Amino acid sequence: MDSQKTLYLIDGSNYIYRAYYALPRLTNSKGFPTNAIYGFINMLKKLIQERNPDYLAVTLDHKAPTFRKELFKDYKATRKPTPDTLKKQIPVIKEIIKNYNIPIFEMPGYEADDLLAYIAAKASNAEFKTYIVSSDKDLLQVVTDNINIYNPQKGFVLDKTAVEELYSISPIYFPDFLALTGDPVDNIPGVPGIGEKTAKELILKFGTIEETLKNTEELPLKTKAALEENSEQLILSKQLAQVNIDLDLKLTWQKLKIISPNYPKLIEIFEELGFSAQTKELIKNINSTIEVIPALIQDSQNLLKLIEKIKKEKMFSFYPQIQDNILKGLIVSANEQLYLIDKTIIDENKGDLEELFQNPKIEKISHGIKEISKLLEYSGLRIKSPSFDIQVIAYLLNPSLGDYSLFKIALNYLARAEEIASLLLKSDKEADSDKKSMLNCYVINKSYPTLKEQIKKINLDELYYGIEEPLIFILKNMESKGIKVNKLSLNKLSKEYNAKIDGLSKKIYSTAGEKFNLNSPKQIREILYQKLSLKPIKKGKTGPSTDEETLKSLHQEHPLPGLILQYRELNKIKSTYIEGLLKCISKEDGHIHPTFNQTITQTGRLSCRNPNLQNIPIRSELGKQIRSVFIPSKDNYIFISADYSQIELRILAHLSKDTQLIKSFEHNLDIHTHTAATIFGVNEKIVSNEMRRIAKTVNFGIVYGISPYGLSKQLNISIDEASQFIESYFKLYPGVKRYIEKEIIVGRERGYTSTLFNRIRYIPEINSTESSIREFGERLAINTPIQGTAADLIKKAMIETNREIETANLNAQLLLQIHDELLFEVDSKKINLLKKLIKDTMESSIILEIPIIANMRTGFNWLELTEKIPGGKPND
DNA sequence: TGGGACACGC
DNA sequence: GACGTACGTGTCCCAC
Repeated sequence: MDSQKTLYLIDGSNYIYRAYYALPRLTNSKGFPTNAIYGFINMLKKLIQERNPDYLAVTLDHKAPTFRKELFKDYKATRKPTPDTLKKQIPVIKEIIKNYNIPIFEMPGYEADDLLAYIAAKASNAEFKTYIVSSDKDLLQVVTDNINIYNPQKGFVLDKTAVEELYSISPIYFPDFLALTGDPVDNIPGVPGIGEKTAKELILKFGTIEETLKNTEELPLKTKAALEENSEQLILSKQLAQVNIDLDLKLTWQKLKIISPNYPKLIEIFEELGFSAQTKELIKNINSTIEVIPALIQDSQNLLKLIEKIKKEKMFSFYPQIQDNILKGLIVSANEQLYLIDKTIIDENKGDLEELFQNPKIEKISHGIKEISKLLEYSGLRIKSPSFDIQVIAYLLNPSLGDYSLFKIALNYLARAEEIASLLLKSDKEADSDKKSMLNCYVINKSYPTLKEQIKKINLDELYYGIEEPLIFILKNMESKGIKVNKLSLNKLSKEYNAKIDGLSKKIYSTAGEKFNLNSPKQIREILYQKLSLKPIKKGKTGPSTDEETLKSLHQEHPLPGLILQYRELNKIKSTYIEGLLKCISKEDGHIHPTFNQTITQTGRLSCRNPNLQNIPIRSELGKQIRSVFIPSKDNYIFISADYSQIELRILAHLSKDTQLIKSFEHNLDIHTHTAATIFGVNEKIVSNEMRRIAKTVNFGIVYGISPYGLSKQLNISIDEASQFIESYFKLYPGVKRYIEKEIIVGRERGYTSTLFNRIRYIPEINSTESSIREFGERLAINTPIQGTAADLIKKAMIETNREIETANLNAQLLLQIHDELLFEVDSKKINLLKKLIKDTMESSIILEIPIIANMRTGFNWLELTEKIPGGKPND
């Protein structure tokens, strides 16, 4: 019967154990074991793919003791207990099966085998062709004309004929067979002295053991005696080996029919587990009925009509079509309809399009506008505010997600999310990139209403429209402009460093007595601790550490650690800075064009990469020389740098309203010296460098959410001493203590912290039951408002200085932002005017209870800007 | 390919 | 008994 429906019954417990022992001890990033889960999913998928069942169910052993255990206390007694790392995974596996919409059967007192046999028997009556998916030979007993065993590992089916051929007995006698021979796996005793051969002979002759026992006279004496002496045990063994289908279970076949999974929930589980490949594969298999078909705009007349329509709507979504990094067309969406505008039409109507993209009354909606804007500018189209960048918006809504791709946004915010996500994934592989652009535009347009509503609800509009949105265009300009570097001097430095490192390496090899890889901490470890038997002062995960702190302390013992430190400094400068920067110099203009990312950090800071110009050395004399290669782009230009003085401590003063801290800043005191004087109980005039250094560490520590342990490590003092410093600090600044306590309580209640400009960051850690995680959350609750407000402030200052420069029509350009510092290059004729303009603007970007100060410096390369201001205060 | 160790900045 | 200062990026090694 071809039309016979197939039913596959998975022996779930068997699957789980196989998966667990077949795979290495995989864990996700949080350390949760995942090997059984991973293996189970793969086996399940493989089964569905290869066997294409019509109906499917999973059975599991129930954790309650079975009737077999009650019959015989040693049943399965030889089994090892289930490992903890497996136990933990079982609930997750069950959750996954449920969300695949596959029914799970388990019953107290019964094993998976019993349920399998029961369901299979019922299915037989309902005329299913049933396959029990298991590699357990105990199940061979249930094989009939309609019930087969499918071995998932070997991929073969055992039907009735196959079983008879293999074992030369009928499947129904398997319990008798096992009862006679015993089964060490389940610890079924059997009859001593009777092996496979005799058992088969007996079954062929008499059938069941009951019949056999009735006819023992016909047997050889030895066999007869063995059977009679162990008859009770034999009957017990059969009871243990035989499946028990005497149970009450209602079955609705409809529920076993294969249907599509619960995608949202399954995706959520996979994401939680870190199974991103599984998520993608799952989503890819979703069929979508959504059609994305654009109207083609092939003549100017239609384009003008569209533009009129957009002007009425006051908004439109757009996404470029790109080929070989060049604009090929534009997808536009207005009021649900998609339009495809060809490049030739764009070129013919530049003026009208430009007016549209710059119209201050029209909101331009897209995803990643900074990059798109750069691309459109190549084709002469400039975008101006207001814009609605759903990438930036999604970041503001939750800066901890880490992925703001359209795929993720679609999954998180759209109706029919899985269908759309599936289309997006499939379009990735298509050669037709046009389709991808259309889909992107479709997703952007669909996301808009939800995201717009959400930022309003969480009060993020002002932060977006006031700061992040205008910043997009400023960052775009900074990146496009880049910063000029002196390639010749970098090349010269490169040669010098090669020679230095060469010499130093030789010296190290001769000191160590052998050659080794100086970049390998592992090999350094072997040389220092094994060959030279130096005593390690601390150890990391993989063994004793070789970091700077350790090497410094080993310096007295042996010359090698010092040499390695020297090597590390030189090699860092060479590989990261000299060679790294050289690789990034543009062939077109000799500038370096870094990328400023607006959607990375959890606190609202920018990040910078390719290359990272926010971590160019400044502290060491040697490293700082790198700064000299950064120069203004024209001869008559000069750098101006402006850095906010003590910005985080000033913000702390404002947020905490601590009277003493506020007073210190109002009187423009040196905050570290002042703190030192008070906590050491001396006059400010006699504060030593050492005392100031300690006070400075304490001041910074407070901002980071300090603990006595952390401070003690930082200052290399005892925990008691550190506690005393903190205590004296809080005595001096009691408002700060109150503020910290309040922030923690508020953070705990709301589950998030926020900055002065309403930027938010969720901190689920703060409510963890694990103390170290909870304390980490508490530190975030203290640090994020401070660091985040500083980030908000300097972003605002970037916008305002830029606006002032434009209004005054001055030749000046912002090049870099380094968290509390802005670097401009300006026409040297206007230097004093600009210095004042920038300083005034930065200092008035926010009005707090304490003055905000920006320190100004000028120079013809970046190094010159690091020089101390003569007669000025310390740079920190 | 990805995590760890290390080092640079604020 | 471990772990304990926030936020990043780049380079290299090494195991998978």
